[in-house]
Amino acid sequence: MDPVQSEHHAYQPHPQPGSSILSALVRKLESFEIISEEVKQRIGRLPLRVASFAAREDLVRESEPRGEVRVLIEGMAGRYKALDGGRHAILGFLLPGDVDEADALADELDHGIAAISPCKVAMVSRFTFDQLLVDFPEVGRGFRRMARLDGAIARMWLTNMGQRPADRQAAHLLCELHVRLSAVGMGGPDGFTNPLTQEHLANVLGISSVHMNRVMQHLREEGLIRIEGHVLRFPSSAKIREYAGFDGGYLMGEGRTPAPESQPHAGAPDSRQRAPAYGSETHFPTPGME
Amino acid sequence: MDPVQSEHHAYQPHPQPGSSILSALVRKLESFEIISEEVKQRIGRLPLRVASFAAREDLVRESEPRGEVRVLIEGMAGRYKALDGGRHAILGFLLPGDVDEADALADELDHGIAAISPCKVAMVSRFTFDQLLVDFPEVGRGFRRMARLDGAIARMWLTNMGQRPADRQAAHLLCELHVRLSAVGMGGPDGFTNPLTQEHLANVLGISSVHMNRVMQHLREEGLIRIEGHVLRFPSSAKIREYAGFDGGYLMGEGRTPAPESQPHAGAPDSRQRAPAYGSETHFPTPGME
DNA sequence: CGTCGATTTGAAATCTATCAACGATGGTGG
DNA sequence: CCACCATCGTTGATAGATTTCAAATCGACG
Repeated sequence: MDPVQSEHHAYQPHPQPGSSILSALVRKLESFEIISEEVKQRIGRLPLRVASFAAREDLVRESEPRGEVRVLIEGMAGRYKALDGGRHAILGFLLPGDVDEADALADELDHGIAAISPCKVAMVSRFTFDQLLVDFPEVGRGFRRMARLDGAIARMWLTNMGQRPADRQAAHLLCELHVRLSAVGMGGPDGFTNPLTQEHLANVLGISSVHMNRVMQHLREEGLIRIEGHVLRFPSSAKIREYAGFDGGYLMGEGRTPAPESQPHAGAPDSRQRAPAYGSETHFPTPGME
Repeated sequence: MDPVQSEHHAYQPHPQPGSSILSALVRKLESFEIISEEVKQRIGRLPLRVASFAAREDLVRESEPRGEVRVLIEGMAGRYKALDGGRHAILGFLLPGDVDEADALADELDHGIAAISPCKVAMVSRFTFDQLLVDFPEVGRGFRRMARLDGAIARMWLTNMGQRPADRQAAHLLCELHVRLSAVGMGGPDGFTNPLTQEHLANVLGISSVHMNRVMQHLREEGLIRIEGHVLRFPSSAKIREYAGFDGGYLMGEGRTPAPESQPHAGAPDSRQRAPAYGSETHFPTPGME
């Protein structure tokens, strides 16, 4: 049905001329720095190639030297570290607009990145990328702030996973996903399209998937969440945030508006309007047609 | 300026001219970049003031705007985040040579820093610091690598704290501390002087202090550790590392030597010689250095 | 000596993992 | 269209890990 779903990577040389392949990246940068039209144009014209990955495929293998900078443009991916016994520990999630290593300083990652839902990735040569940073220092600042945001999220996970009951941890994680996914158009005011399996979530929290399942049931019984196919809804955003002890402040770039209780700015002014499913068609077989 | 507070801290306007107050910082930078004599001199002459903090005191309060860059020169401190109920989650440890925010981009921290053992801190004005970075790009690179190292450690904690038995987690943490403390002269080949209480350790791992205690006993019974006062020893460094699944690679700057089994280079050639205690006695102030 | 913080212990209450199964769903190929 | 397969969500039962609440012990220190 969709070109995206090819079993293996289908490299597509140059997708579209000066179009907005990297619009997700621009949007993310805009949440940190003022980005001029000139820069947008430049980014729009960056030579790049696009690769598609099926779910579970590696975007970057652990300790693989990389010749390029990779920008996720569609789908969801996860940073992971291999554990003995063939298991993986998930260290973070990448959403459209995220870069494999924001500070672009490392030649080699200390962890791998794998597609969670089918992904499209733009690959830009290191040289081209560096040139962009040289020409536009504000872009460099933006990337550094992205790196800081990653760090802030990692710290919050560390905090959240500390001594608190698993259901609060889960609630907190869901709140974070809500905010982050909403910022890229995969969520709305009262929920989001969830690409993650319970096993993914369990992995992040360091609990078993069976227990994760029970935690979800518990949250459901408490009326804190509702599940409709692949869409996860919050009957009351305020209630679950209180339950989780969630304060989205850490998800925001530093010099930006504190976002009053609802949505976190996210550059694009309000990309939500529909009722049933959020986000893109292709990726999530949203419950779609009800 | 906020006179940081009461009688405890003794401000010493300008300690010693040109001397090596910041030698710990230089040592740390040297583990990442080649640092010329010129730079060392410059750092040695940086205008700064030194503050002392008693254990438990805040070096930086959460979300307090900072006018200066702070370098830990003695003692051990912890990054923490306040939790509901007055508790704290420890997010990381700072050792001599560590900087409160290595990438120096943030005007404000998203977490606090508190002294664990009595600390001495050098405060350098933001302006002076920025000037240093402008004049010597390699120093900037060094700081960025320090920031990356912090990130790598946070990711490892996240990994380690995932689904593994608590005793392995604990062993892993102890191995990490061994390497890091050794690098600043607070440890030797088979152990280190431990400034942390079991409660600190428990906090990091997200378990109760009672359980931490039992874990320590278990490790002791297994012959993996031995406790002699404030010194924690490893009868067999290899054995506990295997038990913990510890690979110190993540603790090393990227382009440096892998340090064969014993010590992680650490710039300063050997500051240990006596048998009983590394560092020093009562409250872990490192031996008189200089 | 008395105090305070840290470590230790015991016992009961909870939480969580593990194992093993089953049902639902969606996609695939005949 | 149906049989088949794989993935995911769900459930029950049991063993094990961990927390919590006291209370006792120990050590450093004024």
